[in-house]
Amino acid sequence: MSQQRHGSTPGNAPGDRAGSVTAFPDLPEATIARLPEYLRALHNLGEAGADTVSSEGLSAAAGVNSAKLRKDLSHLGSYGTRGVGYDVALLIEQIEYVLGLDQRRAVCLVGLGNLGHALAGYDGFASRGFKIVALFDADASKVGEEIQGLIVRHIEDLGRVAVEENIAIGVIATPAGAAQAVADVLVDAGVTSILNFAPCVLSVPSGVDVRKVDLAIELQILSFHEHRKASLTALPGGRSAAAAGNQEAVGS
Amino acid sequence: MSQQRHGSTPGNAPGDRAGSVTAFPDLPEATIARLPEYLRALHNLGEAGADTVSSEGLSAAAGVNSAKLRKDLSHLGSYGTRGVGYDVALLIEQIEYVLGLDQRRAVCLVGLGNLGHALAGYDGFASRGFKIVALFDADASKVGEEIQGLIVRHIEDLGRVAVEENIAIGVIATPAGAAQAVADVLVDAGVTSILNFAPCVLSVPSGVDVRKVDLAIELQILSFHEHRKASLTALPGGRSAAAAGNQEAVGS
DNA sequence: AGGCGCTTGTGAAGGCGTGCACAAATCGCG
DNA sequence: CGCGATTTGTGCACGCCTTCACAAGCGCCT
Ligand SMILES: NC(=O)c1ccc[n+]([C@@H]2O[C@H](COP(=O)([O-])OP(=O)(O)OC[C@H]3O[C@@H](n4cnc5c(N)ncnc54)[C@H](O)[C@@H]3O)[C@@H](O)[C@H]2O)c1
Ligand SMILES: NC(=O)c1ccc[n+]([C@@H]2O[C@H](COP(=O)([O-])OP(=O)(O)OC[C@H]3O[C@@H](n4cnc5c(N)ncnc54)[C@H](O)[C@@H]3O)[C@@H](O)[C@H]2O)c1
Repeated sequence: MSQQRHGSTPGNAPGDRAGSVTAFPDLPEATIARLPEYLRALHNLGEAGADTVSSEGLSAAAGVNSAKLRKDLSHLGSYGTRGVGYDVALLIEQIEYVLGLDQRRAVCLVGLGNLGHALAGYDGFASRGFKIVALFDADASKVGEEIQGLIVRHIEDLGRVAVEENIAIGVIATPAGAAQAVADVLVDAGVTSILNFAPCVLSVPSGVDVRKVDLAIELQILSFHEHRKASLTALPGGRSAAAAGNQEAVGS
Repeated sequence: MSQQRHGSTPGNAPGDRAGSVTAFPDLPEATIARLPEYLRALHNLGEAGADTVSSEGLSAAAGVNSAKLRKDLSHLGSYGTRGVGYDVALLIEQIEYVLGLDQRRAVCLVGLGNLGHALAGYDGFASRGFKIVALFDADASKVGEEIQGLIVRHIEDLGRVAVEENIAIGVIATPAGAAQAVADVLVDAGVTSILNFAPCVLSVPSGVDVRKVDLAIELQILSFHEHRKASLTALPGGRSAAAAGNQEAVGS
């Protein structure tokens, strides 16, 4: 995704000191994508009463290899105790800090159709470090509607509201044809992270991150494997099963 | 334990590709994940009136590197013409065949709450090779409800209906606590591909593919980059931007 | 026919990520 | 106080993926 010169690392001790804007250890992208999964598993374990957990236990709960887990965690410093494991509460705190979840981030949602309504009503946002602070749509008949305590505003107000509410993340749930225009509006308003549900490629200036969730793509990938599995069963003397029926994360 | 139905249409290759289509080129997983994106871009180009497209043009439309695109296509025995490019219609046909989209796959949806309703009403399924043929829920007050022309059935009927309708793919949109139980039911019914929207790890036998879509994880990854960007701007003499703000697919 | 420009397909190199295997570190107990 | 059991942190090797760079192929124009 991005990259900037690695030449000389600006002496950032991964030490600790959460206090302020210390530079970041540059974590591998693959590791970052797994941290949220570890976090979720840790919350489950914590609620179940566990004080500490071994890499073996946590990796099982998160569905990954234990060596991978240890290496991931080692990237953000040593917070484990050999012979014992990891302190659940401390590790939660650390991962939340690295992910920037210690401050609740303001999110806005654009496009309140079918999917937008579901997202607006999703409580998984609030419980995982985010708060939907504004809803926008271009359809006059939708503007003014109240959803989950928020009033749908016209997209023309996005620029002003984004600044007022300090919105950092925008979620696009409009048809594909409108998505690029919406992205442009978001970028102009200073939003630097976008989650896009519309099936299209967005073009944004550098410095803005875009992640895309495309349901049809997920299904088509599954369809490929169905196709492949079907053709294997038709083969003579085929091995009965593909060895690796593994959990596959969408991320990678 | 599972398996095989799939009666109709033995191995009919589309178009003319002569020869045994039975054996599959084993495509790199990364390539498979990109094929749907190429397919979408190709459909757009086709509707825009293009007959052929160069790797440069298609890769731009799909948001990837052109060399990567060419290598991906070469893996499936590409049909480009040097000096000209790729025939749009032919390439669509080829990719759809590889992904197994030439046969419309039957999908069932379990859990008709907030998200389930949105998914049931999504027309992106039908237009991309899938058909929702059944809806299931455990809540008696939901059973019997009609959504988009389908009646919500009780999950106890899943086993029977799955066989009747030849369902290959199941979508889970229940709370996390119920997801594993639902997955077990799906597997017992012979479903070999699962798309899971619940934030939890599913355990399934080998031979069954699971893909997971977790909205909160996507947001948390964005949050990390926000955090990192914020700490960079605080650095002395910081360059204004990271160079390549690229599109990131969730799959990844 | 021949030359020229354009585009594909691919060899090769480098980077990244994964997983093994083990040394180092810590705890509990005798 | 020392020893064994346990678990972390990591060096290393391997394989996958990406990217560059270029020869080979194709069509068009002269
Ligand atoms: N419904 C689903 O389950 C689902 C699943 C996956 C992906 N998607 C994708 O999500 C997007 C939304 O799907 P949907 O089913 O909710 O569609 P929808 O048509 O129900 O809703 C789209 C909403 O966007 C609004 N809109 C249109 N142009 C706008 C603009 N320029 N600015 C602001 N708002 C605008 C419309 O007024 C409408 O309210 C689509 O791109 C779709 O492909 C939907
Ligand atoms: N709403 C969203 O936008 C959203 C976004 C991302 C992820 N999710 C996840 O998707 C899942 C569903 O979310 P939701 O908001 O629709 O929840 P919801 O509570 O509105 O709906 C859940 C539905 O599942 C049904 N259900 C419960 N147990 C069942 C069982 N054993 N068998 C069959 N059906 C059962 C319930 O009756 C209910 O209809 C959750 O795991 C949630 O975390 C939701």
